[in-house]
Amino acid sequence: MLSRTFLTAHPTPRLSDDDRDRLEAAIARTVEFDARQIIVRENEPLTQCTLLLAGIAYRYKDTDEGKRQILALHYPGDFVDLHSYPLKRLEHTVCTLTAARMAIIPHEAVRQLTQASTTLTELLWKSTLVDAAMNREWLTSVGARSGIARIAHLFCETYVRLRTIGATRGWTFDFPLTQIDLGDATGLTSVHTNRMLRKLREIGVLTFRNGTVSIGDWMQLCEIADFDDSYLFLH
Amino acid sequence: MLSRTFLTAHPTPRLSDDDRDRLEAAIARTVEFDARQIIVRENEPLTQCTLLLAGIAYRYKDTDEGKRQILALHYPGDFVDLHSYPLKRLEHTVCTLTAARMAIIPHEAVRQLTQASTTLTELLWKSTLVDAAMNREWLTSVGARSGIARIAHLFCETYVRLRTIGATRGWTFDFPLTQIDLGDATGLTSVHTNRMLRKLREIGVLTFRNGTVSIGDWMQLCEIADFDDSYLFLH
DNA sequence: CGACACGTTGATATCCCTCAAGGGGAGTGG
DNA sequence: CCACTCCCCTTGAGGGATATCAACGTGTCG
Repeated sequence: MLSRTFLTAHPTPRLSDDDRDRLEAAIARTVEFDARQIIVRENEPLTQCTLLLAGIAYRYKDTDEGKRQILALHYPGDFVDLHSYPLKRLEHTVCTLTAARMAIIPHEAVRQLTQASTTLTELLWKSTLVDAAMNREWLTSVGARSGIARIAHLFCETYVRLRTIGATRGWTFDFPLTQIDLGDATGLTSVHTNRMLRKLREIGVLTFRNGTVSIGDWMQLCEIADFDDSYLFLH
Repeated sequence: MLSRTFLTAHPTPRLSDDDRDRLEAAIARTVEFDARQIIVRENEPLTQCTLLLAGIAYRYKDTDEGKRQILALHYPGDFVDLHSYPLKRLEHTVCTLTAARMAIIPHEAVRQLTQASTTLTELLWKSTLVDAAMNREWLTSVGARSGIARIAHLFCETYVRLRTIGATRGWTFDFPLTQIDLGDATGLTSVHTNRMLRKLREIGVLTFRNGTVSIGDWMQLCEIADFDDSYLFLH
């Protein structure tokens, strides 16, 4: 059941057994990638989608002035580019952060899924829209929150998403981003990211060291972050 | 043909005559709204979608600290909340900017459209994903571009979108946002927005006065903005 | 005519960036 | 096994972009 983690991360609408089988059957093959490898290039014509089975991936965009904006982070169970099915190309790049295993689903198979089941269509469509809701939450963070709130918010989101798929151990989880990555995701420099991390550590709310996060005070972290998980559409 | 402007803004995939009729028939009724009126409240359960026929609408989110982030602007032909069909609620607010006319399409009718036609499904799905692509471009703007570039970028996007639906007159178009709105969309204060507008005016690139935009030098405006319209998926 | 919202500008403050330097860990090659 | 390199983390100092505060002008609407 390669699609099991996807269904964990997206419990509604609930699929019938037949639909689960259809989804599973749509997977053409699996592929392994090294860390920091490009999966999908900006604007290249696409004919398949990619479901992340293991590892972490991210999507980003570069600007004229050489700045990089990380648009999304992906954990096991996420489609990294299901939106390529209706769009036929992506306007950004998709990349692995760590070594990763991916399931490949041809666009043609997605089309057959949508023809076979309205519920499947809704589930797949919804998963692309939860992704968009995260884009908007990040936009709100970067546009309207302070540096420390942005960093705190990213950790809150990551904790909730990873817990959903069982990738946390108590208040601790692996999060192998560099401080440069964190900065590129939050619109801060790595230097300022470093200072915000120190602040969070000093007040005992969270420590981030060697790719491991340890949350000391979840309530206060949420407060600093202005975090409310309703945009993740888990309930 | 209430759906005509929608099809102009979303030319691909191209619908058959039957599908056009189906889409048109899905419209239950039309509604008029005053300016600055809330259309959809955050997290309220939804059973219908709203297609903007005339006027301008926007979507926004408020933060703890009382800041407002405008997430999207909508012009005639845009669904303002088609994503409510798979999501069942929205994590943000939808509001009119000007007086507006909307077409109402019940979720049940959308479901029937998706059952009736794969092409219609793709088109509707795609339109929600183009919306998401704009969310990501705004995220990139706010996270990685300077104040003047963000303002310039918003004008570039608006010009292209309005031209597509025939709402420009040469290099001029109506854009009845306040400078506070512009700031809320770009993550700037209205004071700083004002100074950026003055700068654009002084170098002869663009003037914005009394809700009317006049572009003086499109090429330079795009350069300042780091603008490339491929994320709008018009071609 | 008064109230109010928006636009404009100046002065000052602050958050965050840039530049710089040094330390530590991991990988590599001699 | 050690030296070397490279990348990342960390911290300090200074600067710049943008925010904040304040005041006044202008247009609109009841």
